[in-house]
Amino acid sequence: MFSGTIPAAASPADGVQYLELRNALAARIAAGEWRPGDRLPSERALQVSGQAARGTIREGLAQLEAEGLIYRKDRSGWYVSPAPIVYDPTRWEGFISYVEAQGRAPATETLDAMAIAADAFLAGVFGREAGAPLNLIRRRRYVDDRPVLVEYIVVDVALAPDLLRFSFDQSLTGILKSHYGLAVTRNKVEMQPCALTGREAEALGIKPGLPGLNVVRTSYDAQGRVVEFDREYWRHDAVKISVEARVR
Amino acid sequence: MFSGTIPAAASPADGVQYLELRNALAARIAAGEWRPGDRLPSERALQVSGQAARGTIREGLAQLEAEGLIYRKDRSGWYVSPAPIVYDPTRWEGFISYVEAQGRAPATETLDAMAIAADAFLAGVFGREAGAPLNLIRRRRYVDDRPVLVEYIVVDVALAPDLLRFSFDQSLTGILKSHYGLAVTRNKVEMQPCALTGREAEALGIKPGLPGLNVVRTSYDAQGRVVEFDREYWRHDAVKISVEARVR
DNA sequence: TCCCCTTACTGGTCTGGACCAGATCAAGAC
DNA sequence: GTCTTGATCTGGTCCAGACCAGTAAGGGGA
Repeated sequence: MFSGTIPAAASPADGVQYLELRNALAARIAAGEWRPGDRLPSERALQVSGQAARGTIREGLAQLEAEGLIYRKDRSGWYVSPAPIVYDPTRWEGFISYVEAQGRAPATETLDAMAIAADAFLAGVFGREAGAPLNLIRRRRYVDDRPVLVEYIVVDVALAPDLLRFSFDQSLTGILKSHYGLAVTRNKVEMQPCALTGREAEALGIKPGLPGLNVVRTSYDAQGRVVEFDREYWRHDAVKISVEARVR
Repeated sequence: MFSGTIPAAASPADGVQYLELRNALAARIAAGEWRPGDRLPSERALQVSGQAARGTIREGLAQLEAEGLIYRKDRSGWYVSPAPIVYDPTRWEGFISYVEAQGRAPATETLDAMAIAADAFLAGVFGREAGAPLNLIRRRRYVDDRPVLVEYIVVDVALAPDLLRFSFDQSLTGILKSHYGLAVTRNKVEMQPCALTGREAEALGIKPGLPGLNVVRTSYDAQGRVVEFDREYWRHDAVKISVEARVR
């Protein structure tokens, strides 16, 4: 009646067609009929083999997508999701070493890097006046050639002058540490399921409205200064949160 | 071009009807036309005012649901979601004090409490042999009369003999501390978006397959013993994760 | 006043079509 | 060999219906 294993038990289906399709496909994926990255049969092919209307087929597929078992590539097909990256926000040593330690291939691409002026919100975050000069970097990060997140990083120009001369396709944490002597000693992280829309959906190449995970991290150094303010939008099926910490 | 505010910008809609409906409803919710807990107009009423097929209306509503702005009560209607509870897994003092501190009304209901034998997985968690006696407690927890999570708690009988004589409609942490001298000093927490199905969906009174958040927590005392193993299934729109911790 | 039963209403599921835009790939042109 | 072109396949969106099961509210009876 209670299993300790991580994935929840499949639903009973109760004669609901789309849940039966969901269970059938989930079973075939679990049996290894398709491997991570493989494409499922097309919706119309599933229609023929399953004897259901296409809308019903799509309901079942959307179900599996919400569970993170499969994902879609626009107008290309449905694919089996790779295993998620395990993410410990209290242990952040940087995306690259993190992903590599899990035997996956990370990559980073800088989309934008520019100077901005602090709005009211960012002024509050950095403890500066509105209009203070900041740097904004927008990056896209990949695991095994699949884009998994876009992030907006804001850094205080006063702590890292002339930051924009660097390339950000590598570790930003490394740049801040080696060139500016900025070391993170404390993180504040907030996470919330969200929908990926607009620019984020576009940057990840997904249909607007798909679920995602919004991670907002504020990093402080030993003097309590804000070293980095970072907002990340993850594909919801690409990440699993794991936290280990002492109780306070 | 970059706002620090927490919710992501709405999608541009691009002439897509269901996204336009989503934006229109989101704007009316943001404007306060409906308050948290209020019921939206019925799908058929929206159909008349919006001149679209019911399937299109439902697509737009499902969109808002995925974003956590609204939720559904089976065959009753669509309702505006209340603000989520902020949850810090490293700071867990117990659900009740936690929710009250945020000005909300918590409640707990025990669904089951029974003796079980450890399977292979649980034996590994507790560092005992398979078949070792454990206690399993299943509870449902509410915020402002709305069920927000179901949880399965496993406690080692060796650490807390005769635990089942207590009522669990109050703080379990308190019982373990005051009657057995068990204090949690370290937590390990894993979180992953999931779909709520079967028993979990039933216990929360929601449609099977809706998104949720699966939280698995292992609590240790100062001697490194497993005090509590806890698996929670949250409504995805009822919780927001916030972690604050030193970097290690 | 209270309870029960009827009834209208609500979302849940499903059908079987339609047209579109982008992805894909093979055949042909250079 | 490389590039272009076109046909085909894919999912994305939308329509207009249908029937079902559970909710909720109102009316009638005790």
